Amino acid sequence: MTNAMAEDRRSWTQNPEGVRRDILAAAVSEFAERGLSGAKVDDIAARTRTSKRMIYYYFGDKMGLYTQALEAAYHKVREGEALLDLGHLPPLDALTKLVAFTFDHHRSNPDFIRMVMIENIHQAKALSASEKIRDLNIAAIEKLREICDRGEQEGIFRRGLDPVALHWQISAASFFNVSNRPTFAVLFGDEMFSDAGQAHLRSQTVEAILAIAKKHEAP
Amino acid sequence: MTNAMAEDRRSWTQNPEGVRRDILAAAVSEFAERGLSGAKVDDIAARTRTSKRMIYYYFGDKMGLYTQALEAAYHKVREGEALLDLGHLPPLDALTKLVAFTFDHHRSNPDFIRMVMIENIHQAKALSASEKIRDLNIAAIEKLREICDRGEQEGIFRRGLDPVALHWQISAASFFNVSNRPTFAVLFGDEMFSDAGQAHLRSQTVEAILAIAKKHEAP
DNA sequence: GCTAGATTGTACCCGTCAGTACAATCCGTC
DNA sequence: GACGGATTGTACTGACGGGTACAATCTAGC
Repeated sequence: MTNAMAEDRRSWTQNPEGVRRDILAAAVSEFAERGLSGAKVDDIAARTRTSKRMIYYYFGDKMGLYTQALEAAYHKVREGEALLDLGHLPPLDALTKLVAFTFDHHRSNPDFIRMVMIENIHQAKALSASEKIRDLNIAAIEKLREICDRGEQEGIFRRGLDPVALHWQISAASFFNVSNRPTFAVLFGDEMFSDAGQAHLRSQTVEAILAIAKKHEAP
Repeated sequence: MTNAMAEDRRSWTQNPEGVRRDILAAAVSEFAERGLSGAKVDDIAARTRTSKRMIYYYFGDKMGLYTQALEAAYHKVREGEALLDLGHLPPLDALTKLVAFTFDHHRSNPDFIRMVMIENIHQAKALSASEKIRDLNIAAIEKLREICDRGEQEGIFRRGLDPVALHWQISAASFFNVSNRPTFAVLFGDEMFSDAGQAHLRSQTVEAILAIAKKHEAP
């Protein structure tokens, strides 16, 4: 709504930034849905208010479009994550909230997940070329490191926790939950993906992560 | 070695089963490497001791080849898993061993992982069509269920453990570790994928799973 | 109101790639 | 040693799809 208004501020016939965004949005959907070689430039164009000609004008070639679509997808989710403020919570609550949030956030951004899957199929070639994205992710780790540090100082987290390894564990569950839903549902039924099933998996994941972070109870 | 001998049992020039296996192996590599539309039938043929003509003769079309390649990949890994005998171990040891094994097994079968990734990109369409594969997976769950039951009876596992949810958690870590290695390494460095890093992640995963399974210590 | 540069539409080119026609060859069996 | 079905090689086709040529139109600034 507000976006549409902002996009129309210039003229009706020429609006470069609006066109770029329009194309990028279409590209993310199409690439996420069909993969790099599965996506057709003509199909992306068809999802657009403009034409194939414009895609080549603004993005050079298919690879250029793909790279920018990937950046756009990353940018969107990391932006959403940045809104989460955990600094004021005690470490245990902060970690709990972070895990639950990540689980839900991934779940509500399937296009992003699929872009990352595709990027992994292609050995992260496009990602390597974009240092923009790396910065966004360093920030995510720093947030986690800060929680770990506070937890250690308060004596409730074990010493020497590795925030990267912890992030790996959180991502694994949250990512797999979306990325492998199709095959998992076919093989084991879709109960796990009902509301109740998801709630269970989320709390199970929170529990697993907390167990890694917490200091062992004395035997 | 033994395979090559068996394959040559018929004649040198005609050997249908050998040709089929040869094609399937090439197809798994190529599909795993490049995805469904990324893989080219001509390239698969080039990896083969025979010709493109034979692919169409034995498999009908590209989709038929893909489906059978997927089945072959599943068959190979589940076969490897079936060798693991846990019935004689106490539940805690059995679960520990199962998790560690799964972690390593996935890691040493990257082609399988990539086939599953690709299948997920395509909404598991080929997988749904093959009931062969479903059976293989039910067996995996049954093995886990048996461990859970014994653990509950002995009073060391919590009651009402869901083997499917547990399997989900084990798979998530083991799968993600391989599937997302490229992007994860680009974003966070590849220390996690060194021998030391992998050992750490494996034991961290074992710990997380055990924490889910074990009965809570009385407060 | 004209010029320069930025944007856009139409129509096309040309390589790639799934799939095939057709004929040849093999091999077990009689 | 000839028949018939199973297997294989060669050479092609036809559509699809990434990318472009060329000209038209827009917009800002003078």
